[in-house]
Amino acid sequence: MKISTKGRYALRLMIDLASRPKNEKSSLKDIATRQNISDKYLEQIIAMLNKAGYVRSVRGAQGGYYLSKNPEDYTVGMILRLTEGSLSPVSCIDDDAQVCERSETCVTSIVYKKINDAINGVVDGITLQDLLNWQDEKNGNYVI
Amino acid sequence: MKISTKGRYALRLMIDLASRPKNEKSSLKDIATRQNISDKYLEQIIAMLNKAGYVRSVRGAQGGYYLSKNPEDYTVGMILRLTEGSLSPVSCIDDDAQVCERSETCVTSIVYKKINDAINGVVDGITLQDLLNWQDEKNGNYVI
DNA sequence: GGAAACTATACTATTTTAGTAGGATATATA
DNA sequence: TATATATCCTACTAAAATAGTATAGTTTCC
Repeated sequence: MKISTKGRYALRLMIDLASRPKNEKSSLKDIATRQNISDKYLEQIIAMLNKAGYVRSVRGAQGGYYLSKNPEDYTVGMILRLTEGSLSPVSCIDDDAQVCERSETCVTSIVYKKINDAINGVVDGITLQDLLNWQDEKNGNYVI
Repeated sequence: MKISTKGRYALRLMIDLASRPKNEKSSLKDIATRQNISDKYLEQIIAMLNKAGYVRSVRGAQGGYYLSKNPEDYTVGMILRLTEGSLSPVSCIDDDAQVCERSETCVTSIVYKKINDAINGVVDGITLQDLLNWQDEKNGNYVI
């Protein structure tokens, strides 16, 4: 029942980029250094975010990555779901799940659906901008 | 971010026992047959429930297991937490977690705490009796 | 031209998951 | 008291997931 490093690093990566001035490029190496994460591993993670269009990349020297949209346009749910896959506690309640032969009588699925809704309710209600605001609060820069 | 078979089977096992007449013993073999789960694997799972005092066991011929308390005294959270361990999405927010060096500035932990609270809110609010009621509803035996 | 940076694919060690296997111990019943 | 039927206990294992490494290639700025 754990979120893997893939999702957790992706979230930190996106917060890192969101903390930068708009459209400023960050090289992967710099992000990896700031976040203290292996750059070769981050490479795989940012590739997913890039393919999904969440970040833009510029190749070559002085290249790097930047957010394609504003921080308020990304929810935590978008980022975790992209990198982790479905956040549902069991695969049988996913939309693309094959029909389970126990579905007629199964009541545990009701529990799992409630858990799923609760998780999605949280992660879809938090944007990168919220995280930036919390970061400011932690640093003592209180926002109104 | 998935609940493993251990927790899922434990839940089905407890529902199975709760569906039986009070204090009636069920042999592991019978439970395994009814639930269509490997009995040798269920053995390991029910051993945890037994050690925790959630079920009582009677050894020898005609022995078996039964619930030590009433269905309304077991929450889904108790059962899942016992068999799965902590349901938190990251280990760093657990009570027994060692202090993380990023905790000063980390804002993702706020997200994870909210997810954790949401999950616990669901699983601690559902008892085995609720599941029995839902089962009756599914079977067309509507309860008032 | 060369260095910096992204892209792509393959490989690997470790851990977790989902069981199996085999025997020891206890007890109801014949 | 013999025996069948249970629980109890420990060890083992195949497969998958996790968390990265490694290597080679492509693009572009200077």
